[in-house]
Amino acid sequence: MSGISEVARRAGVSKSTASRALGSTGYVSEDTRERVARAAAELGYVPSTSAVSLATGRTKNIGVVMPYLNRWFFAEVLEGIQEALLEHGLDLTLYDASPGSEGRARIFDDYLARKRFDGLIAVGLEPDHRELERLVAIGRPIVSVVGSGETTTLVAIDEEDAARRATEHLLALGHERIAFLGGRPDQHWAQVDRRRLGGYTSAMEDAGLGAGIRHIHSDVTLPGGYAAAVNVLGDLRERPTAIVATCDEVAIGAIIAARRLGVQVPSALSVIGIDDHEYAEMFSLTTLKQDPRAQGRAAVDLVLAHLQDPHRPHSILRQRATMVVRSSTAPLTPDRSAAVTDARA
Amino acid sequence: MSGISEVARRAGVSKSTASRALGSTGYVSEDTRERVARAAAELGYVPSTSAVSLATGRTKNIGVVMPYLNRWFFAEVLEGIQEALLEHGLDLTLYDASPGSEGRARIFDDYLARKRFDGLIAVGLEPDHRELERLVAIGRPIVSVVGSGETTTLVAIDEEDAARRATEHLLALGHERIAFLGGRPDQHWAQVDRRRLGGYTSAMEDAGLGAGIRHIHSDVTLPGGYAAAVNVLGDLRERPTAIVATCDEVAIGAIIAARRLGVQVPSALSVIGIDDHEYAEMFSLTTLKQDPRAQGRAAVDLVLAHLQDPHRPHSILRQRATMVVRSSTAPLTPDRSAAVTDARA
DNA sequence: TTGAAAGCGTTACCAC
DNA sequence: GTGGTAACGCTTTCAA
Repeated sequence: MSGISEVARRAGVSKSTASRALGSTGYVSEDTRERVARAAAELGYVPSTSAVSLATGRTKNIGVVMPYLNRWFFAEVLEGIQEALLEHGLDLTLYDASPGSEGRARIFDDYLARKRFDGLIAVGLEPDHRELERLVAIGRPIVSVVGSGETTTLVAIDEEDAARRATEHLLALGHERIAFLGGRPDQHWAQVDRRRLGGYTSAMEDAGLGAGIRHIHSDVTLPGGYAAAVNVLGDLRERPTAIVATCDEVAIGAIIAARRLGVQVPSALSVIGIDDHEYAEMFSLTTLKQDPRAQGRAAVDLVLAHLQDPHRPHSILRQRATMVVRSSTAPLTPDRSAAVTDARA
Repeated sequence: MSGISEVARRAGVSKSTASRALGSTGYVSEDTRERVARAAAELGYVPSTSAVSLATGRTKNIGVVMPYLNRWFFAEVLEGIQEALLEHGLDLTLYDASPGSEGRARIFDDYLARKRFDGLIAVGLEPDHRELERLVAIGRPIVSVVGSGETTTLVAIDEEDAARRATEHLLALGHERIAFLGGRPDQHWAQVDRRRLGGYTSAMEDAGLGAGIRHIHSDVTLPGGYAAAVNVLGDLRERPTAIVATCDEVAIGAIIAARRLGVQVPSALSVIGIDDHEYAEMFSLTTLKQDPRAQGRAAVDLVLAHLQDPHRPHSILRQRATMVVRSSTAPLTPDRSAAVTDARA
């Protein structure tokens, strides 16, 4: 006696007519449509989502799985997704699958299997083999943001390219002792950081500096970059003249470390990052900018496209990072390189 | 022919028995329970959430509304909530209601009204009158994290008390020229920051320093704190000897600004924050620690309690921040205060 | 253009 | 203990 039937009664029509009038499908005379709409408004009618889902098979909800919430990139992507979903009238169910956490297994085994969503967006998930299987088994459209796009539709930047260009920027400024900062070859070493390291590596090799390749391990966080940089910058002999950081958080950590140690940026040390983090400007950080918010929005468009056309083939939307030159990078001055050389002698 | 009836058939029982066997309620012989369970497992049966919701009126889902995702406090609370919900087998639907955004109105008017959740957690929402009305109209348990607890159950720290103690810490160290940094008296000035300012103010007044009260406006972000501090610290005459920041992000911004300007922390400037942000340690920041993750978990417990006992009265769970002394605060040295005095003369 | 009725997949009441 | 059946609130044929 509640819900749509009440609306129907008030409008003097049948349930089915009311449903048609309220929905966008089916013929209804303009007159009845209006009457039903008015009745619905007067009653403050809100359809029961579970009833709708049950009847239509659509949940009007998109699931989002991500391993972190408290990192800039992820939060930005999430906001982009949220914004876009809001415009489409869709809800967002969030699954926080920290790598290696106990909850992560439950998410893949139980939560996602419930299919409480029409489609799924996986942000920087980097699922292992088993997890990927589960994901696919759900049988709903999946779009990944960041990662490899063999199995799902993907939106990301070209990580290799970004790191390569960052490195080339420093090379062009005359630097040779360039180190890559961030990531650590262990089980949690993210593919993103591996790819970026790869971009750096090949740029170095192409410049004939293969012997000077140096990967400084660090957690991929601001304090992680700080700690690693403090360590490295303290030793004058080993100090690079420039650093390519795997992301802006790490880069900023390095800048803060340099300042603390009295190492001038950029005159004694150039630092470049990838992201264009919200703090980048404040630290005058030169960086390769990506737009995670836009990536989130794009991901939404893609799931919706897959929803509309189930046979749509997987696609890869790879954006190119754009260079933003601020003043954390500068040409290598002869005397400085000399100074370093002297110190080594 | 799919779903539970298939399980039932395979187990050789009726739908209703299968349902009972799978659920926790109702009598079923141990034998049948096992058979049904096995059948379900073999079939990989996963109940349809919409059907369950429709039949039971429970969504097994909790809604979370917050104005920001990309700030430390909010992300932490969200992770805490997520963790706790995961343990209870509940899903989380996220609503990002940025203050003043266009989407925010839609969230209150359309999205929340759908009642896609059994209960709601509002984090730092600070709803206006109209919004609060909507919230209450939903007719579902609501728990607020941060804010005032007149209308809903609340979990928060005592903001006034935290700021007061922060201020008293500086007073005890001999400081008198103490400024409060953060927040701005405009429409977006959060109540939290207002309360903290209040705590600072009363501490100052109680110390007989009412005339020295000074609120430096700033965005409540790290760059905001930085920008405001650069401004203030540049002027030696006006420079305070100590700063109470409305939160750690702002405090850290101030510390970075001080370093840039060559103002030694803590010898020339003491800074204290509120939060115990993940960067606090790296900046040796003295602060009043709160545990947003635990607040998130507590909020979940409270919604669940309300769900179980609809007549449970509103409650206020106000935790006390605990002081973490690091080395961003130090006693005011006589010569420094003299120096400042000289400069003013 | 409208209405009756059959689902959608569960749960829950009520007999047996 | 177990099985039929109504009910949850909506959409969607199919006739009229």
